[in-house]
Amino acid sequence: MKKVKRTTIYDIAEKLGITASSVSRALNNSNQVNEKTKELIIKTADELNYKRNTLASNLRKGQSKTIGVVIPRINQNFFSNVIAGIEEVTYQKGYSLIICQSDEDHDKEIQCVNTLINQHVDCIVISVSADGNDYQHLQNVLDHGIQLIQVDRVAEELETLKVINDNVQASYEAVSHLIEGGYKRIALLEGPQNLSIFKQRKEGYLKAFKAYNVPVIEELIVENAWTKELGAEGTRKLLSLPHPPDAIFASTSDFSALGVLDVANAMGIKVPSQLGICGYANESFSEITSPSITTIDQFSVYMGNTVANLFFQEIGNNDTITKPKIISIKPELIIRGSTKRNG
Amino acid sequence: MKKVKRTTIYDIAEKLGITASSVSRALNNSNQVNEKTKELIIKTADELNYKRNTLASNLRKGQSKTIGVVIPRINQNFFSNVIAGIEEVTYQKGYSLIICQSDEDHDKEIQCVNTLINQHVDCIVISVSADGNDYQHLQNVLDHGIQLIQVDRVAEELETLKVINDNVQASYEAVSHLIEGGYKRIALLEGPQNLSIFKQRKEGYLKAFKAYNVPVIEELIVENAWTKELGAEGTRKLLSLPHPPDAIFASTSDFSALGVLDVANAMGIKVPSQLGICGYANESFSEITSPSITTIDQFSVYMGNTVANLFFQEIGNNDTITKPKIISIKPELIIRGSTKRNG
DNA sequence: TTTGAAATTGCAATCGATTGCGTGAAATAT
DNA sequence: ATATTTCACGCAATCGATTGCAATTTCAAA
Repeated sequence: MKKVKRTTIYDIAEKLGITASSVSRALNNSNQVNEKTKELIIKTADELNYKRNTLASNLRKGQSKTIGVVIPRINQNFFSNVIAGIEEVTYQKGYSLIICQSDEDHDKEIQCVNTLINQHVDCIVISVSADGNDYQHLQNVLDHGIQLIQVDRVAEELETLKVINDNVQASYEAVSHLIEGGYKRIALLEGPQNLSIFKQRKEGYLKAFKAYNVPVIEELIVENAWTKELGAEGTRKLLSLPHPPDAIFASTSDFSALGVLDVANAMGIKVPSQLGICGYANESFSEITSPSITTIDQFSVYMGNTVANLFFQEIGNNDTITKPKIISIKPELIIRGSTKRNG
Repeated sequence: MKKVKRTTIYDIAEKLGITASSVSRALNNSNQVNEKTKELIIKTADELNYKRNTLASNLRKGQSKTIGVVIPRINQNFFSNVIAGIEEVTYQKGYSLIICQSDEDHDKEIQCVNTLINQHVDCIVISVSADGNDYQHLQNVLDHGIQLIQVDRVAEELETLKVINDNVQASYEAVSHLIEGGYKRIALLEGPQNLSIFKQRKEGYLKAFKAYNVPVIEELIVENAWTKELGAEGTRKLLSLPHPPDAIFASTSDFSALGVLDVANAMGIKVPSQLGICGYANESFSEITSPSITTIDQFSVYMGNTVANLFFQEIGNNDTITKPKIISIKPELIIRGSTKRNG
């Protein structure tokens, strides 16, 4: 299994009594080689089971045709969809993907980024982890001349390409929907506010209140409730208030919303009549709970596509000044059983 | 953004008036360098924001510290869990992962594998796609001296390292459970039989019938029902038989089982009293349907861990003869509402 | 002070592919 | 038949890091 000598262009050259230059040119389909020699070279390459050494090629060319992706968790629906979306596009262009997960750990994120810089990737796509708000490592990416694209969870202060959701609008629509459905006391389960996405979702929540001229009730805003467990915990607290809410917007995720639903079911509170529930992210399970959960679809695969297309568009574009470009994708409110009062 | 000259060991060497050799040695923490020079070198490297060029390093060393993974779909729970499991282990060892998805397309799978060979990865981990049963490309991996580890969906005839589930046993237990629960006419939704995993699951199904001395009813076996839609379709057919089944084992996936459940609900057939349902894979949604679905947990993350550990164990092991090693992980039957007749 | 071993450092080749430049040969034009 | 392109291919440097071997320095023992 060890030390198998792989055939190189030199082996091919030697066999045919020519130079490696010609072999290289032939295999790159250069027109500086005679058609017949080219055919011959390609044929022998095939016979010898030649595989180009991408390392050598990339080293020489100073590019890697590789894109690095850093996301908090690979096995989380939203992120694996984004990756799939990126892959769809990059694969066709002959680019490879190197995937790293930061485990929501800022230090690991820094390490991942450094590894990718070492690998000389052509672009780094990142969705920042929830802890830490020091972005020196991202600045570093730019300093190394590597394209940086932030997706979904972005460090706003950094001027880079970004592909985001219009979180404010989505939240606004979700809460408006609740208000229009007649819910009066709408609680918010919010995520870590150092992540802009969660800040924006809160902003949308507040905006809806203002638009409908409804006063905000501070005690109905629960911090840091972004897992199923924390969502459940927050819900228990909310429902034991003297004036409990009649709807809960789990702005962090459907997992959180699922926690809400569980607690409601356990306490015998009827959804949606006594309690409306709205989640975020359109996880696959949200349509099969009972009742199914109203949520927001982020078009995650499409976001991935967009990221990849943005990259190819930018490298095609030889401007020295790359203007920071932000692509905002409008999410869609998906209304389901958990908020259909008069369904 | 373009053409940023990155600092190399030569830059560091020049600045300090020494050779690149020493710089390289220092940065690799060799003890062939004076402690003080080493410190100085490391300090300057840091100041100049030096990042090793992994391409050059790997080219020289003839290894890449990279593992390639080819799976049918990134955004499918089982696979993204396997990847996460692999990543957990490889990350610690300083290895990177290159991920490709074959989209269940045999040709794309071949291309993916070739790309990875070009990249000089140290190991390829693959779960073969559902179409095609020509495995020349995998043999090719071995011929190039690259470690090959097959996971879950394996080409049995190839003698490589394998990490699999004991599908026969799992199926056997699932069907036994149904039989013991008093179900008499147990249908099987089976997957493409060119994939050994599905063959094995069928085998376990048949084995249980034999063990309990129950005759197999051919008309209750439905081919190719491995998506939610196909599962639903198969179920409609089954339930419209003169003698419909009283239980369905969706051996392909929980998605398929979900299709069964949907149809049952739509037809007003009560689960589990009139119809028992058992799925496969323990997808996250399977515990939140109503009733929750009995299924089989494959310990997917752990399978990923196992794959990675197997790799490191094998490369540590300098035997020229690497014996094909197969690690079979015993899945666990998770009994839930959909089969609890007297619950 | 001399000698020998050990510790440092430098030299130069190497990994495999790419590419600018140059040269002879063939093809075309004059 | 000669001049001028064009074509095909070779030469050699290059990308950046590593490493065997040689050269030099250091230091201690004799």
